[in-house]
Amino acid sequence: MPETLTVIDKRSNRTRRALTNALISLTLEKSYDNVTVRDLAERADIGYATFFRHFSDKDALLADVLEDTLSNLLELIQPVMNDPERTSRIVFEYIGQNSDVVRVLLKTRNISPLMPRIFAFSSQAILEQLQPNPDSPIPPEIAAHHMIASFIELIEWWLEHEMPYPPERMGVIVSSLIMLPTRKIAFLER
Amino acid sequence: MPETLTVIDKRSNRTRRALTNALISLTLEKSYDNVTVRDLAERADIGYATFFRHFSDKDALLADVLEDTLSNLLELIQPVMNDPERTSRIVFEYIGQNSDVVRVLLKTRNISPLMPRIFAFSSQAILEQLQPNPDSPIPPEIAAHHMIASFIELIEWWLEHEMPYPPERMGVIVSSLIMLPTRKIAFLER
DNA sequence: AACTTTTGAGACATTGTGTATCAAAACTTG
DNA sequence: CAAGTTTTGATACACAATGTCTCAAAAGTT
Repeated sequence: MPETLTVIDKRSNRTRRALTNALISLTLEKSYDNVTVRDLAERADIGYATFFRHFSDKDALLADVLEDTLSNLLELIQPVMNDPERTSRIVFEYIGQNSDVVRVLLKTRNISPLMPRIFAFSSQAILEQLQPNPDSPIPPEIAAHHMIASFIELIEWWLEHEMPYPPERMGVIVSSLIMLPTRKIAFLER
Repeated sequence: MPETLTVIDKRSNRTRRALTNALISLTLEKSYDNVTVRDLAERADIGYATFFRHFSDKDALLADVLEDTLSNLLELIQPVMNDPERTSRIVFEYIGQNSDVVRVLLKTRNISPLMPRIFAFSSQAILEQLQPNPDSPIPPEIAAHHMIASFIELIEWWLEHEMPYPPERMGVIVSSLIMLPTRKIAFLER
């Protein structure tokens, strides 16, 4: 009795897994732009033409890899989204365990269409939960954008510096440096 | 009596100016990666081979354009660097007047090696001027990085939203949302 | 064991890069 | 303005990468 409804050929799985790993390792070794499909095929130990049987081009492979990671993370934080400090600690934990893919995500932030989606989604979540302060000099749109962008920049700093502090500490830093001050100046306390 | 020591051929100047404009307009129309040297030559109305008489490749042209802009801005803020609010207002004014180049700079932030230099330079300037608070939960390195990164993210937001607020207002926002809270939590008041 | 699907290998047209050449045009200098 | 210098456009070239196609062999499924 199979556990999945559509059983996929072992060979397909192997190829896709190998290509995922090849993309990540090659993108960390040199710039994403300089990674060619031939590089990927060689590193994944598959034929060149086989690549195109799975992905229309390099960007499609990238999108596939990143979306997969993102949706896993999203599932993880969905239940605790109303607790900012806990959320950011879980995010840092997840990133610590999947640092290579996240490095790729940040390295390709201008290429992949994922970042705008992350911003739109998170911004909406923030503006739904917090009440803007009409007397603040800071437009709520800017405040929300600032929270997300600064959070991401801190993640980038953390990865670039070989994760010198544990996830809990980073959670505290995000809270005290970004979330609390921004809430205080741009939103109403409840 | 010529005003410059090395007089440069009119034709060279014309070519370089045309290529600069071509790079900016094409990079704003599509992704930088998809701009080819052939595109640039056509848009600049020069021969294809002529491109390589001025720049070794596309990236060299980009670097030339961005470094030029950056050094102009640097000259402008150098005298007022010790006044954060005034500095950020001048930066926003300059960006407003040169928004196309800055858009290109931000669009290529992962490609061009300029961003790391901007961070290193600004970070050093901040850490020289402010006294870290040893009792703060925020490492000064992180605080300085946060100030610069958030500032840049705000510039990006401003440009992406067609500059909805004037430079003075953006100066106030940077101050109250980023600089003052970060100073308060991570550095000693003087 | 019979079948279906995926694979590797190779050929192919197309697009882009960067170099080289040479006569014509544009510029600088006296 | 005339002589000399430099830049330019056009074209050809070798090379590398993309994405498509084909076909027999290998690996997987039922």
